[in-house]
Amino acid sequence: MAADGVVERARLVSELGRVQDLVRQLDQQLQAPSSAASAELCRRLAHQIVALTDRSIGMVRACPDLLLHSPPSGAGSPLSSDAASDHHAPFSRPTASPKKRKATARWTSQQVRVSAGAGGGAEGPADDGHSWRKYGQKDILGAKHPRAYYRCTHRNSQSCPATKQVQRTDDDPALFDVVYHGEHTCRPAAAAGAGANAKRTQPQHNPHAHAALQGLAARLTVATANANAALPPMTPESCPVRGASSPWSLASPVGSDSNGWCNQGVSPCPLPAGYSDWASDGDLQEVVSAFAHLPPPPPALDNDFVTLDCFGFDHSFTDMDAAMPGLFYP
DNA sequence: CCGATTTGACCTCC
DNA sequence: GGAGGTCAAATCGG
Repeated sequence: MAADGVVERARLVSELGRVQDLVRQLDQQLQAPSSAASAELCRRLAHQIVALTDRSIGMVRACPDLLLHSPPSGAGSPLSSDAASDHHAPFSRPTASPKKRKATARWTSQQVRVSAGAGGGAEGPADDGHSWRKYGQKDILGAKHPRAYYRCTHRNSQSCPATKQVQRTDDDPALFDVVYHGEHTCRPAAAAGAGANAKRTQPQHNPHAHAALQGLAARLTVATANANAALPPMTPESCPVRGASSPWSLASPVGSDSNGWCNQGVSPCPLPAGYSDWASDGDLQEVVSAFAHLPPPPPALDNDFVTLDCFGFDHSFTDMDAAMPGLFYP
């Protein structure tokens, strides 16, 4: 599936972003008054730059399609099969032309690709922690499957503006492209309480995993529909989580400050260009719920390792901050 | 009975 | 006019 290529491309961009930041660091050091310490730092920076560029080159050599605009061997879904019309969309709308209303929508919208629910997923993607009410369904031109329209159950009672669109992908019926519009203003407690009749379940298969994943999700990045992101959203399908020895090896940073560095979380990482910030909670919970059944992380893994490893960061780099204090904490 | 779903019609935008 | 998005009446189900 193209997800591997998608992930690889995201990693490549991430690598290049780090190279760029290292070069900036190096440039700053070169402009500063020279000293033995700064010379050593410059040498280390140069070494890291070389190592990172080598690895980036290796990634491109291993997968030349990474340099193509569109993902290699398109996913074939309505959101990807037409992606040639929008090379910047990780998975674009099925329309060749930009969508009308939502293109001018004042709401934020975010796209995620989620796997089907644990029950086989014939009816829809995994529960995202919110209760939704279906209000429409529409056959979409060029798509095999209709698009379903949902709004928050508490739209009337709490004037919650959140809506979402769910469409099964063409290539993999177990995958759904979910587009969220607006943010939930309904209170979670009310949502849980009033949801006695609502079709929703709280993803608590593994409380530890879920809690940890909430934190993970807060740092994951997703391509927003209005961000012209060149990178795909990190999703359960596109992430190598299922093939990895540990699902915790794939955090992607977010919560960046204006410099593109994490200002929260356990380990600062440069934010890959093209990613933008998450909205809070509910927008991520499709991804979170998809992960929630996974086992808790090995206790031996420390969080710095986890976050760095998500970018395929060399483990030997974990001592970088000690070697170069200030490098990751400008 | 109440809330959710279905589905055809209508609205809006290009 | 065509396509996506929304409305609302009819229907279903607990």
